[in-house]
Amino acid sequence: MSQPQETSRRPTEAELAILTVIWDRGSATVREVQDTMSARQRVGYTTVLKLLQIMTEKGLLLKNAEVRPQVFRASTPKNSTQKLLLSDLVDRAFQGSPGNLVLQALSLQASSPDELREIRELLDRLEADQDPGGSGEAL
Amino acid sequence: MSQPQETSRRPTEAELAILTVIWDRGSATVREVQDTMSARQRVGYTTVLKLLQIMTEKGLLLKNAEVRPQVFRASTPKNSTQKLLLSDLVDRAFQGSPGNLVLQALSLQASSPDELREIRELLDRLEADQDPGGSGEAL
DNA sequence: TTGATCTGACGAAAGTCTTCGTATAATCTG
DNA sequence: CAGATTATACGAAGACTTTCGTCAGATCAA
Repeated sequence: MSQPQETSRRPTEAELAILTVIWDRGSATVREVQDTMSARQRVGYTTVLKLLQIMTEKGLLLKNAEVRPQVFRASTPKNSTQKLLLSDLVDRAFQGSPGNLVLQALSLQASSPDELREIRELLDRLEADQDPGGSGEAL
Repeated sequence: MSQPQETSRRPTEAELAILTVIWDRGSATVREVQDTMSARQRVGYTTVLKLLQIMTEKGLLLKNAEVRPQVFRASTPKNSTQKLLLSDLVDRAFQGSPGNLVLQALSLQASSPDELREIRELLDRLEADQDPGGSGEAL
């Protein structure tokens, strides 16, 4: 009677590949997505089209059919989807502990100095928020 | 002629659920895995058995059939598999930038103070390695 | 306008993943 | 040992994902 999860459905492998293309361009036609993807993998036009249609049905994409050819864009900001994927992975493979995941990710390979600085700044903000004076409380 | 990827195959959803159980216990019988998983999801005994058999075939698990009932354990340390999953996700959804992923993960939800401190220490080490005052470095 | 080309919708095949029924073997209990 | 219980193997159904062929409609160019 209702979809498994109308909201917050994790995109599949192929769907994610398409999302990254669309995130890069902001929006894209079938042809544009297919051209971009063809640089990496062999993939047919109708395959891409079908995927775009399914993703639109699922609510992952929005379609503008006023223009020809029609253009697709993501219904959800990149950040949100990335966070969805991360919290999913945290739950499924990191015992629900994001810190655990972060530690592994940091030792994956060198991040750029800029990124490291950014991470450190975020860390400062988090600690300030979390321990604003010394007394402890929980959520 | 050869499997798609004899090594470094990302475990599927169900396989990962089983791995987390086995990681927790070190090793486990079919019954033990099934009991543990049943607390979360309804899952049949033969379903778990089949999964364990497939995972053993794939090389994800090792089976000791000397003892009865036979016991399974992971063929690969938890860390390695977690890193595999992470670098996979980095490639597929974070433009190959782990720093990007880390930033999102940190803002996911509060990590514990202990974890934050640990992350900061790792950060210190990484920056020291990466920019060791201007002169060259080696591994 | 009309033939060539591009676009869009759709169904279904092929592949993968998950689940479980059924049959057989091993182990336990009395 | 015999019956009951537990463990193992295996095949196959069902669900989901990915891919593409085919047809019809739209657009373009001469």
